Amino acid sequence: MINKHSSLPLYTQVERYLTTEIKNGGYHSGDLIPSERELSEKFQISRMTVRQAINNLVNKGILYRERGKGTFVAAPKIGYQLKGIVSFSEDMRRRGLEPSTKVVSFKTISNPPEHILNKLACQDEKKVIQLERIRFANEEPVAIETAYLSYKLFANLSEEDTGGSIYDFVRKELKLEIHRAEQQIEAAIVGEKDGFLLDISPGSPVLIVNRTTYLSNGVPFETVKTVFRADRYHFSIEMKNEQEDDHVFSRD
Amino acid sequence: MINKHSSLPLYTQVERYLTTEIKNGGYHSGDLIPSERELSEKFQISRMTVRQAINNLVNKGILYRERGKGTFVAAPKIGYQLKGIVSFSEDMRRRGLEPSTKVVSFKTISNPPEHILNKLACQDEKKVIQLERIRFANEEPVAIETAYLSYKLFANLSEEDTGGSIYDFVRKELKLEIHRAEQQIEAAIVGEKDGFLLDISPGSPVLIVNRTTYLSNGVPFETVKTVFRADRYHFSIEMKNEQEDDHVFSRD
DNA sequence: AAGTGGTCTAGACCACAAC
DNA sequence: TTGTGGTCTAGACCACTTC
Repeated sequence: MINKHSSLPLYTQVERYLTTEIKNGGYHSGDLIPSERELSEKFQISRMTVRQAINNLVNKGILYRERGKGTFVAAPKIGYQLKGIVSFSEDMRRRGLEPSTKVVSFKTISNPPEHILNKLACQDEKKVIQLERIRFANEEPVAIETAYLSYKLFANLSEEDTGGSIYDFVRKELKLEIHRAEQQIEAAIVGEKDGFLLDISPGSPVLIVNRTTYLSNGVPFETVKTVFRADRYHFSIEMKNEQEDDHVFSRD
Repeated sequence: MINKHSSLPLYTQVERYLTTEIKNGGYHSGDLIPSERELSEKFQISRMTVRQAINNLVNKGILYRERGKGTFVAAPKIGYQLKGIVSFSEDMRRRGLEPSTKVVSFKTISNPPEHILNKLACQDEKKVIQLERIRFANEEPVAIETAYLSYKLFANLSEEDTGGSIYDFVRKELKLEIHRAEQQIEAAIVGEKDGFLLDISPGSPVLIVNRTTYLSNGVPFETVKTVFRADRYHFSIEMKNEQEDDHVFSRD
């Protein structure tokens, strides 16, 4: 079950062993799993390696520890969970819908509004790419999206690329890693133009998501405003309780 | 700068050393920080301990690594960031507003709707506590909140406790740890009753947040529906790119 | 070739929980 | 007292990047 000559790290193999046991019913919610020392002896690997595996599963919310007692299986998560940052297309597919896209406009803008430059941290260049798209699910319009992309990074983005996922372009063409996104979500009444494009009547509610997305070096590469039909879209997220820095002091 | 006899773990001290250096301008965005081996020698601690400190800062988005190159300072985060799960009161205070609360009703319900029991995972008991509150910021109504609490856990919750934060009760009275929350966010037009309580006109948009919150053992303790005035509230979150399990296979 | 982060070992002592 | 997770050590070899 653990292969020391695999290219897969040992701790990843231990993670898979544990998650498989949980899935297949070997361990249930609230169960105590074998101690770190037991597992390290069972697999003939060091305790630190077992800890690395367990740490990862604790961070994922699959296990939890109690000091002095042991490590336990957490209750399974319920419902649809949005893991990480996904593109519109992937989001729709996970909901069982078929996504499609219509590009409304695609152009380079030389003097965009200050707040766009601020969000993209490119005040030096004063040049961004603007991309407007209508997003469909099962042929029905669901959202109007206006994206501003850093010109530095996307100078080679072609019109053909705009029909698909910008995130795929970042990962596959630019070979960069997407790390985090800051989002602001608000509710509003649809404007006249958006209402027409979304095929909803005046006075209908919409969900507006403003997202700025960052690479792992902390550089923002896109800031996007998306207007969703409220009757066709809700936003699902999972939040973790990242605790603040603790206020402990030295006693020496 | 590092105290081996402190009660504070060494890796926490290294974390603080690095974040302080970054804050005070010792290192800037994109800068290469000293290598793990350099730091371990400088502080006369082992490399694994330095790694634990750096891992934590990488997870927080403060540093990032590049294999073969080194560890770098990430660009600072912009804007208001909601760290972790906060109560309404704390959320408002962070926005510079003074929160207050009016309890509309507080009662035990014996046969609540099935979906409430499912979310609280207490089908066995068929008994929950219902708490309806109006939430104010600077004396103005901002949200209508309907919370369902697990009876098992909150049997001792008194009417006086309901004016404040349920999360404080969980942490201080129950001495339990809040771990994660699943949330669904949607937009809608305000209903008649809520519109009256929120003092907004018919047809106004509202942001509806449905939240279920879990302890670290995976047990849900509350499920809450909150209706916010769209003109007074937007929801801010940060998402991280938790990557899926990689599809690597053994070559042996 | 030299330096970096990624993985791993075989121990150690500590604080805490349960008995 | 025994067993648990929490912290820490002093090494090791690997894959990768840069020169």
